[in-house]
Amino acid sequence: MKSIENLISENTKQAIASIYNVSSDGITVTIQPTRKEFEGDFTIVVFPFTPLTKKGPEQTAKDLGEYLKREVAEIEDYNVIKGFLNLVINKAYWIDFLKASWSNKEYGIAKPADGANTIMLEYSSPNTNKPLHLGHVRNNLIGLATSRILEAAGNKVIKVNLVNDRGIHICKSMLAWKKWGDGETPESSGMKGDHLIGKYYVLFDKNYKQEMKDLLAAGMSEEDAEKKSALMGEAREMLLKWEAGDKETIDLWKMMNTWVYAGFDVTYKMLGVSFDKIYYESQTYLLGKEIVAEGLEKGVFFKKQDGSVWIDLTADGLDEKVLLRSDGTSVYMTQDLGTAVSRSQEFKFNGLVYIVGNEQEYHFKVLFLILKKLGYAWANGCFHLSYGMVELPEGKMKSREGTVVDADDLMNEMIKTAEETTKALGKIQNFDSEEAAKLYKTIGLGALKYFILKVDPKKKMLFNPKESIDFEGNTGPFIQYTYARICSLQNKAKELNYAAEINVTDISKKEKEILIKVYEFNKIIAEAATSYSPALVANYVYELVKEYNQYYHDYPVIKEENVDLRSLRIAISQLVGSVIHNGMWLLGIDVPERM
RNA sequence: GAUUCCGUAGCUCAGUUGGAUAGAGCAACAGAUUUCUAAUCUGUCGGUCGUGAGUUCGAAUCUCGCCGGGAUCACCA
Repeated sequence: MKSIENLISENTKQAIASIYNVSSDGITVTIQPTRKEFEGDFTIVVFPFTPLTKKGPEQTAKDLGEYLKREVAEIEDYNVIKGFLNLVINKAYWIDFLKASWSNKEYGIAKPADGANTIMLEYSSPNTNKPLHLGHVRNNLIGLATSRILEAAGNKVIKVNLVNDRGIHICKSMLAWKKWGDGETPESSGMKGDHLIGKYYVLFDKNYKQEMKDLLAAGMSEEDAEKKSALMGEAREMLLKWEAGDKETIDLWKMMNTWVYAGFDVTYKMLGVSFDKIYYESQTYLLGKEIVAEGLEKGVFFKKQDGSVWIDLTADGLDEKVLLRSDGTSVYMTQDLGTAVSRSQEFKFNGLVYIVGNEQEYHFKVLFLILKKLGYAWANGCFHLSYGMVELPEGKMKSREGTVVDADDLMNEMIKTAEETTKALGKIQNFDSEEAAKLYKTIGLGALKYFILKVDPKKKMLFNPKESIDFEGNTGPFIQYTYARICSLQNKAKELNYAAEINVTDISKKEKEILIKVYEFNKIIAEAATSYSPALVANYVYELVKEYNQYYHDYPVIKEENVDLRSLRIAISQLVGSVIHNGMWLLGIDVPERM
């Protein structure tokens, strides 16, 4: 079937050319869904045409409406309100659409064709010195959802994770464990590995702060105190040993990493995220030096007297940026350059998307600019999906100050709340304990994931731990509930041998509204893919579900005695169910068949 | 100081390339269950879209100023 928007747009252009005898080249026809309070399905805004038509907006709209009604079979009627031309689409069009779609469980989900674009998506990228918190959760959920949306829009996606497993912060945890850990392990303590490491990171910070306080009290300046700090000195020493490959240090590092990764795996599994390839900074941090050499040769970079290497970006409205320290060691930018180039050699991709917080906008701006200046064509496909911070009522989360919402704790609390709510509603008489546990997880995580994903990624968002995440209204469980009701209808239809068939020639206004909404799904996926915004999908699914719940309330389905109407409604319900299922799948949210 | 993002109902958020009388949820209040799952549905209340100008047939949306808030600008990552 041809897209209805194209049909309207093309015929409107022809109408202008034919009625007013002017060229309609280059005209864009703005088509929007007709507002509920007016009659019609789609609306054309005619104001932009009046300079061409030399007539008033109302007369123009009338002329066009008359033409479209006469010439286009799908357009049944029209009406004009001010400069707005409201078009009524033939019900047969929507009935045909339903016939073609209702039994398609994959509705909306495209499969990548040969020659589809390949997009590499980097997300998650945790540090190995502490467990994941709510900010990481947002990152991971956006990553998961974006990867699925890009795939559903017909792209191939390579999901990668760049784990920050080296540097001074890991040494802090290692040092604290060595000093005060007394051989504690995840087994001996019963703690999840990442939480155990996090405990020592906090312990380091606590002792370091005490040490600083003492030094300051002894009359030292802050700057001197930082240099004199024995703890920090030991941590730096440990980093040097690590870089030198000292066996004892490396062994300790490896052992503690094993703990952290075991912990991360549990969290990732619970969230439902996965990766095609995991990069480790311990293996990439030396990359990039040859890129710097190359840039020096090309004259893109320059060397200062002390030997440090820079790029001057003042002409681009940015500053000078260091690329190699005077002692020849790498900085963050060096390794990101190296990593990007080595990825482009390993994989052939059209796009490279970094899902990283908006605090690093400047960094990526510079990174992409340098890659372009070095002449890498693929640099034009680089994009920083810059998402906003998750804030608490008192402001930003800070790991060291303990004002973080831990990912594991939060998920477990959500699941517990789901259990309590479900039990209070008395809904699960004939569930065995395994089914019940699965349901609590589905609902609890559904509430959390939807809560996060319905917000535009670019914007910062607020999470108030004191107010639990809702299960009613514009929420994950609301959508899941609607899906479960549809499944229940389908089961009943099956038991009674009721068919879903389309033998009608008429549908109600509500049914048409639902079908138009379903029809929009593909467009929403495409928009969500180009704008990297899972929130568009989330809000779309909510709107559809809201419509469907009104329908469910007002129209009997199984109870309907007229066979044709009953079959029609079963078919519509099934189609809506598929869209809910697929839409939520795009968000990485499971839907239950019963709840 | 420079760059940049944000400001929509009491709270949390939608609002497509500028389009009709700015929408949801939560909270508050009032209703709906002899009927397919009430985690639902219906209604009431709630707005100078931070503010002042400009652009035009038309501005929450574009431009400029101002007010308020955040982020970034290190031989940190």
